[in-house]
Amino acid sequence: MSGKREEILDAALAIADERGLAGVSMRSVAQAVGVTPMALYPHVGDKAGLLDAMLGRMLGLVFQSAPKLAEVTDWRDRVRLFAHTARSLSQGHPWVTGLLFSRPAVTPDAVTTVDLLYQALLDAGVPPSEVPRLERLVSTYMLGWIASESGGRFGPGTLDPRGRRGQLPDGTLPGHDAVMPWLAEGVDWDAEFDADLDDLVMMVESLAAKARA
Amino acid sequence: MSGKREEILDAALAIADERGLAGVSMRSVAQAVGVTPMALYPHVGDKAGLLDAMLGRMLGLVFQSAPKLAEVTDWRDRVRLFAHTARSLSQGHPWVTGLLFSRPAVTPDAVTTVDLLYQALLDAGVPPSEVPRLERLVSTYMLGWIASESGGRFGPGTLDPRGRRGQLPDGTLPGHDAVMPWLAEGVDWDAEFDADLDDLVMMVESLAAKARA
DNA sequence: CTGTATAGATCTACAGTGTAGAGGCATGAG
DNA sequence: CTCATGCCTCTACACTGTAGATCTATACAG
Repeated sequence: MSGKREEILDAALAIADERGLAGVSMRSVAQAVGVTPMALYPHVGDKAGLLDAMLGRMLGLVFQSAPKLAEVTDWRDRVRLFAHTARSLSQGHPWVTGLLFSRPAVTPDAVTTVDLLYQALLDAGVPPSEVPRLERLVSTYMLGWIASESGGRFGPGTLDPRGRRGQLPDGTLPGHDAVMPWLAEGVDWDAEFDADLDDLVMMVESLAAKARA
Repeated sequence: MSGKREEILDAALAIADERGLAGVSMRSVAQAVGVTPMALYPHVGDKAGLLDAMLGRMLGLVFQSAPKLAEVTDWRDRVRLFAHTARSLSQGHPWVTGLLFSRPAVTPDAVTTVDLLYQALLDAGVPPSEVPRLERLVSTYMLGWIASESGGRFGPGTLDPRGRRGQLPDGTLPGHDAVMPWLAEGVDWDAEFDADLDDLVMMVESLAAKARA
């Protein structure tokens, strides 16, 4: 009955994947479906509605990995697997970045993924009163990372020390001077993401330990 | 000489503040300056260039608090003050959110603020090889928070437990069930931000301690 | 089979967008 | 006076989202 809606979303996702979010217009989507632009409105409501639905679809994809996630017994590995799933999904569909922070995630799928993190934190021994806040902390970091990575904040400009420092007189950036050798090295982003996750896991463990005492 | 450029940016920021990012068009900015749209191009290059310049201005404002920041001796308080400065700035100009993740921050001002965090982490005793990564971790969290807060991800829809759970059968959200009392309470976002910062500070301290051993 | 209701698609039109390209105009130099 | 230079304006184009009216094909009642 609403197969048409799915068809529209399929087309929109395909366009976003190959031409970016900017390529998603009512006209382009309509043409891909083989219909006039105005025919989309009864199905998705609005351009904003279309974008919301696209985001919902992506969150649904994360959610589909939930059964696999639930099987992982160690909460640390569960968090890590969840993070990697989300990251690799956003790498395949970089445009989600532009939608992630704009609307609260209220679809049933999104709630389910939040619940997975709740459970992981509870398994870790975090007191329930702290779980919602920590879930937001962890997921905010993950979203921030994902957005930075596919959005370009981690782009070359941020890294090249020569480019950054050339515009300022010497000695004004003592911090940069001190870490210069490691700035020049180049970054293994996969390793960095893992290291960050390890640190966050450690942080959660500390909080759980503190709560036990 | 490039006073015109500043005038244009002033106008663009004013429009963004009162009408949002969507209200910033070449035409609207030009009209505010009292000039035709095409006259902006020599000064800002592009619409993208205009937006970049606007983001640069905002980062410059954070930077202007650097002298004050440098005076704070305890690195923990320095990080906290920095975070609060950035947060309150974004609360006054919510539109920066839409720009934060899109382009690497390469303006001299941005580099200077990064350097402040480098120094704080070095003062904390973090090994220099880990400093760039940790700076990215901390600033990614901060950016994520800021973007979530002014972008609407922390909006009402995400919180109301009734709304979230009504769409799913009972028992499928064990995590939510466990933390329900605290979900229903409502969130003090100021306190949550502070608590998050405390946790991150603690994490940095742990890493520094581990490095010393 | 006919008449009609209904839901969906279509067509047209409007106000808005970024910006290419050509022309105008006032200033300062030779 | 002539010319060049730099900034500005004007026009035009292809595009955007979508309001409003119209058309059409299907389903059902008589």
